Amino acid sequence: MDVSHIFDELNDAQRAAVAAPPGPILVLAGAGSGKTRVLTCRVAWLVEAMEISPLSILAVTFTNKAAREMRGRIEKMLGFPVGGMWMGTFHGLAHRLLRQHWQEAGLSQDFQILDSDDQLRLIKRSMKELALDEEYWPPREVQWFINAHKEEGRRPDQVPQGPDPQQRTLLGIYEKYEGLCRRFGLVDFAELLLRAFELIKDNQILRERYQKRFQHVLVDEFQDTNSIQYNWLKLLVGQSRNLFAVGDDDQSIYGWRGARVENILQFERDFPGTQTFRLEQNYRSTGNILSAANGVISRNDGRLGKKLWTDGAEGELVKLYTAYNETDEARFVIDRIAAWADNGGLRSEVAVLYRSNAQSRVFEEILLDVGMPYRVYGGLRFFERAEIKDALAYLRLCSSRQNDPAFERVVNTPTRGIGNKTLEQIRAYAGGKDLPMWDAMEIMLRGNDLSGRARGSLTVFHSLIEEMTGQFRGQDLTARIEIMLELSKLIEHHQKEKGEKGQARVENLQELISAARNFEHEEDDGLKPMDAFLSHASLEAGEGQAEEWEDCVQLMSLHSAKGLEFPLVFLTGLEEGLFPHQRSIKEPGRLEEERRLCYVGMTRAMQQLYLTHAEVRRLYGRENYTRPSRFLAEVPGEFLSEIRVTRAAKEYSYNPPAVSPGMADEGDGDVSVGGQVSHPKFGDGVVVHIEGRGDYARVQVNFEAAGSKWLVLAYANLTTL
DNA sequence: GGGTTAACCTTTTTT
DNA sequence: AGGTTAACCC
Repeated sequence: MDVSHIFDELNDAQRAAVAAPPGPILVLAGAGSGKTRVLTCRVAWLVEAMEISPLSILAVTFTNKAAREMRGRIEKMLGFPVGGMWMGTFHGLAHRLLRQHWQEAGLSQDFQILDSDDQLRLIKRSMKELALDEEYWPPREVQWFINAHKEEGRRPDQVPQGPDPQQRTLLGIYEKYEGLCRRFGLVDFAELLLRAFELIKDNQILRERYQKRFQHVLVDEFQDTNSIQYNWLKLLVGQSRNLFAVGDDDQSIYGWRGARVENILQFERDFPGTQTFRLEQNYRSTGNILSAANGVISRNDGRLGKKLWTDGAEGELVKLYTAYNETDEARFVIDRIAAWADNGGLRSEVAVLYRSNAQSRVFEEILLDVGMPYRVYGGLRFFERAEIKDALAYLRLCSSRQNDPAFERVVNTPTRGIGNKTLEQIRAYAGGKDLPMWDAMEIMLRGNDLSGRARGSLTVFHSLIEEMTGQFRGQDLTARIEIMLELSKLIEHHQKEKGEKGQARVENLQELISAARNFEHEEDDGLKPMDAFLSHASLEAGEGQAEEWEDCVQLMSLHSAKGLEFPLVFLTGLEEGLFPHQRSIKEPGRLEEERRLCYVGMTRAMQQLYLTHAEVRRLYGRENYTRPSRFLAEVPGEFLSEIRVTRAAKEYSYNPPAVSPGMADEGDGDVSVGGQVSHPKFGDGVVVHIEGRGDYARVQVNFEAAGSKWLVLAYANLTTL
């Protein structure tokens, strides 16, 4: 078969990787070096040139979105659908495996997936049953402890026991939590991976079966795999050793959640004879952007050593803007985007990147103000919204009565007079008898321990769920959701709420119906459509916003920007404590990860890159003086050009009008927001707010030494600088 | 049992 | 600041 079309748009290094003879292959692919293209072409090459059946291929990606895109590209390249090819995220694939082999995996057939929110609740409950104080044992840290061990493949009895009594308590919670998961038929995210791993490890028949089936395994974003994921891959690959891993150690930014860059180094040790390819030619960014990014990343130690180059144009210098505060920063950025659009650019070609999602707010406010369309990525996703989770919990409970988290979620939502006291009774009974709360409730309804009122309310709830389940019979997924919304009165409940929030919730619930209508599950995993939908809702949290068709500016965190590219990029908030983040500054390892994050951000830019920082930033309601990020100093000066905006221009366009002339006691200028002033006692500072006019005007000044003060202008004796 | 106020706590993210 | 959760009162 003629496979030349696969190679048409590849360079020599890419071509070598794509057509490498099967075996262990490691592709170190720098930012913008055509990583996805190599992966896609490799699959096409396997199918066309090697005549490998798509059924024998397993491909793992980092997100569901990436999986969908890659499948689309491969099908376009091949010209036929490859439905039989296993392709997805580690969690998605593990889930599929566990559904097909629930018995061998020791799970109940109707097991449901526990998201991190529900996981936290269940951990709290475990702690309650162990009578542990949440003050002393913060549930979030316990959650972290449990997940970290699971991600390293350790069950409670496999955690190395030290003499540390704290550790012993944590292990006790881990054990208790596992027991509850088992009792309720629940599997958390880390458990999906761990179970799937153990299934393949311990079950020789299945292991050999899948090793035989998956002749070729491909992994994207290999630098972001954790220990259990890598071990699972190694098991699946078996003796064939046909593992094709693509990654970039410089773009490892998920160490904080268990990802191990070391897997890249380990790869060559685990698979002697690995063919390693380096993709260092960058097709994305201009020379200056690339040099600037290289300058920053070169400060990291222990890199595999890779130097990106381009034969494209030098392009413009990277631009640096020092804003007065975060509002000024946003104004500046949006001004430039407007200019870009005025010159014929698309707004969707522009990305505003930040370290943490909270930073999007200021940008949003001003974008709204000037009426520029935008889209924010990240934040609360569709299936994570409270009202959606409530609705799904009804479905879950109908599908599996033993699901306690679902029970707790809906038993009194909307309120029907079942309070904490009654619930405590049920919990205590359930805990004692090792029963799900549903069963406990049924027994208690037959007994005499409940108050009349509680009994009445619980009976209502009980028949509601039974009625719902009954009406579900013979109905399709969409109809079931309509029945559930009708009987539960969830929509009515939110309609009664005041404000726009209630309206938004109602709309979201209605949106759930269309989500169900659009949901197609084609997998032959033997799942009923509703259970498939519930799993889908857990595994794929859904986009935060509906697809936007308008030409929008893209706002997102640096983490979500990975894998994307934009002609114009603004990397904002480059300040010590914000980026690098406060909590990463002390540890060298974490700091290096922040630097990689910076590198990822910079290398998203194709034509122009702006770096911005603010001198004053409001954080947690406090005004803070900032210091420029160390990463700014790490950009080699020759690739940087500083943008200076005159103070007059800044005030004209961005700041509220200055206090009327003559109000400042001394000095040659007016006191205005953003202006530098000096006070005889407090020293130098910057005016942050002005309230009122004339004699009664009050100003807030951030003094470099004395902090923030409110002063009455007439008495303050300020000198403008 | 339900609604209202006071303390609290802030990464990054997918699954 | 803002949002959530926990204590508190009706």
